[in-house]
Amino acid sequence: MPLYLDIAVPVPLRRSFTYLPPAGTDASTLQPGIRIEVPFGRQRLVGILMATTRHSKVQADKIKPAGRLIDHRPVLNKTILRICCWAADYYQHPIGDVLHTALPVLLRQGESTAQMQERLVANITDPNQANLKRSPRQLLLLQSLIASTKGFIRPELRQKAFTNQIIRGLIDKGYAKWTKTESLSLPFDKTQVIRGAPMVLTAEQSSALNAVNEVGTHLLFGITGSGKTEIYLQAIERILRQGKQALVLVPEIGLTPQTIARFRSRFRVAVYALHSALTDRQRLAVWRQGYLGEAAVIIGTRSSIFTPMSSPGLIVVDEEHDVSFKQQEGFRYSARDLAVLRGQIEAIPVLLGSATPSLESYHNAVSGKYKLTTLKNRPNLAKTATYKLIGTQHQELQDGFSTPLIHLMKKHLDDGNQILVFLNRRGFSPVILCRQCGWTAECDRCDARMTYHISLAKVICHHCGAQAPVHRVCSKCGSDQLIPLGLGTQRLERALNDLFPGRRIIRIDRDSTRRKDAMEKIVTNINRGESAILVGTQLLAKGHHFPNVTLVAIVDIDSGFYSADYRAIERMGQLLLQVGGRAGRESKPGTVAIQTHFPEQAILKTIIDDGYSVFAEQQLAERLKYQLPPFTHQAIIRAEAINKDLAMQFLSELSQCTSPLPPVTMLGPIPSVMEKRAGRHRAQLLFTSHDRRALQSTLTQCVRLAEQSKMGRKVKWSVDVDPIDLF
DNA sequence: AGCACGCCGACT
DNA sequence: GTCGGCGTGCTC
Repeated sequence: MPLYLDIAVPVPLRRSFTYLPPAGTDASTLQPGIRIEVPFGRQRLVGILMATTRHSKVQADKIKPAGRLIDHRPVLNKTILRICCWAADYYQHPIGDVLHTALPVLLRQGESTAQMQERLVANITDPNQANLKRSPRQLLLLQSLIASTKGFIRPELRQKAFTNQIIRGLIDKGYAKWTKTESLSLPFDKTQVIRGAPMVLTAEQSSALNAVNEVGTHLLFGITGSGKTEIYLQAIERILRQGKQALVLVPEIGLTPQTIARFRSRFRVAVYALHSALTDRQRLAVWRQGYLGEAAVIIGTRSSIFTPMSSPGLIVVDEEHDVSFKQQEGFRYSARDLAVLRGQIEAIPVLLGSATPSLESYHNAVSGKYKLTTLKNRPNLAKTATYKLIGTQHQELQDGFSTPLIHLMKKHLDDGNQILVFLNRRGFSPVILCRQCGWTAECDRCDARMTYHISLAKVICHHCGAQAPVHRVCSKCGSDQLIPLGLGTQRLERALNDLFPGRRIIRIDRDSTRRKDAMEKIVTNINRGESAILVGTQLLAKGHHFPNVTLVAIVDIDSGFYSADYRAIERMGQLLLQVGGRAGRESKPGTVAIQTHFPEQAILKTIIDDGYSVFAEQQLAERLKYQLPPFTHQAIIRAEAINKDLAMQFLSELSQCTSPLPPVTMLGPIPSVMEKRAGRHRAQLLFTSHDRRALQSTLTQCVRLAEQSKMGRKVKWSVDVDPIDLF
């Protein structure tokens, strides 16, 4: 009976392909997860062996023999392969593309997993044969090379102070040469795990640490300042002592040099970070350290969940509520959810940590699916931030600032402290209006107004990036009565300059931190400590801690109440508590001042007075009442097209051909909330169900139709399972 | 996706 | 007469 290979190829097709083993293949080398070169149409691609089978439904004359086997050992181990297959199915995404995402770029391109190392070796065995009387340094190098037998790698040469010139000289004379050898690596040394002493834990922390050791998923729900990171560090330490590895996932914005430094200063063993500044080669190197077990700890963002570990011990997902764990395009996976799955497959603990857990995770913890560990206290009896609501209903605002807030800011500044002013909108003003004719600057490519950026004298569309110059007069009626309406961080910056002349004002948003390392420089500068006003967006609310800030002012919290998205309230609650945690230190407790038109609003009061758990319980009760996630499951099929009605037509066709399996309901198609964006007209079809299985089969049916649809070729469509926003 | 095949408009 | 536009079909 013939043996067939079931191979996934990197094409957007929701199936795998059948090949014959290349001639003369030993069946034992055909391990699932290895890469194989395959002919595919007119191309040659790097495929992944999924399985070997004895039967194939494909017509025998269509089946071609596969090409070269690239790997001896699978690049995708059983665990990662299982996660990928599960995810391809669950997220309705082509398997080839999923497997692609799971590998570093160079491995996708067929590079060897072996890391080659250049070594300088001697070309002759006797230094006396060399004519180097007039080159003493070259002679010394030659002697060292001969003595070393295996030669030296570049860092060793540098360390021994042999310059490139010396090396060149020796090579040119034919006495030495570069050779490429595979660099070998060994598992890290589990007897030498930490540097220095771990912090002494409180009783509460100790019991949390003991709890999270167990296999299973844990929600570590700890208020800001309760020492979650110390729990991670000590949980990791225990794992490392057993010779097992740890994977730490952090939000996109949280992977700062400080985070990495904190881990490196604790552990003596290899800590690797997968951050955006790495080259493809460096990424491959880190991947390889995980694969071979040389890395003890790997820290990275979303995509790091696919990094292999030869001896897995623990996965930590820090700030598990952060939306950056969900990929927002293409293969829309949730790294947090895949982490939970990975923990189950590898039978290791998964630690989801947050001061403001997502309602999904909180619900899973309360319902017993995850184990809940709570940290309610701050060690050192550090004080909690004090929250103050400032009602702005009957107030005259000065560029967004109420008189009580201005007084409060002045007081904190006069005490020599720093203050942080938070507004989640960059630019100067979100609207520019002609008072004469009512014209506003709008984006041609989006259904949105353009934001005025005063420093550039331009309006910029925050949805597609389009820019246009702003002139002194209205481009429609010629009037000079153009006025900026609404607030952005640039406007606050200017207002603060007027309100507090001579004070140092530092704006932190995507515009001011665009340059590489700009954020790091600003943060270091701020934490030197002189009195200053920091004004910024969401960027300020995440990742960084500012010990000298004693007042956080939230200029406008109300936008959270107006949003059409039911998750807006959840995010508002998270933001409110997260910003409170950014400020202050033991000796200088922080104050959070919140301006709102609704100071009597029950939700605000709950968050402030009763804390996140009460808020979360209430929100979950609402979600239950209205049958929203996590009490029901959602999936969206989105479509976009340049042609105005095409996206809607395509989804209509789909919805007409799809028969949702009970209890699945299908809503739409409806045009997206911002119908036009970046020149494309968008629409969506929403599926809701209590039953994941039924949702899954309905989606499979619908996706199959979409793939066969002729219109489907003209529109760009995608599937989003467990969407985190409905737009 | 990437590539070929095929059928219609403006060009050396 | 051809070059090339993108609609359509297929990839084991």
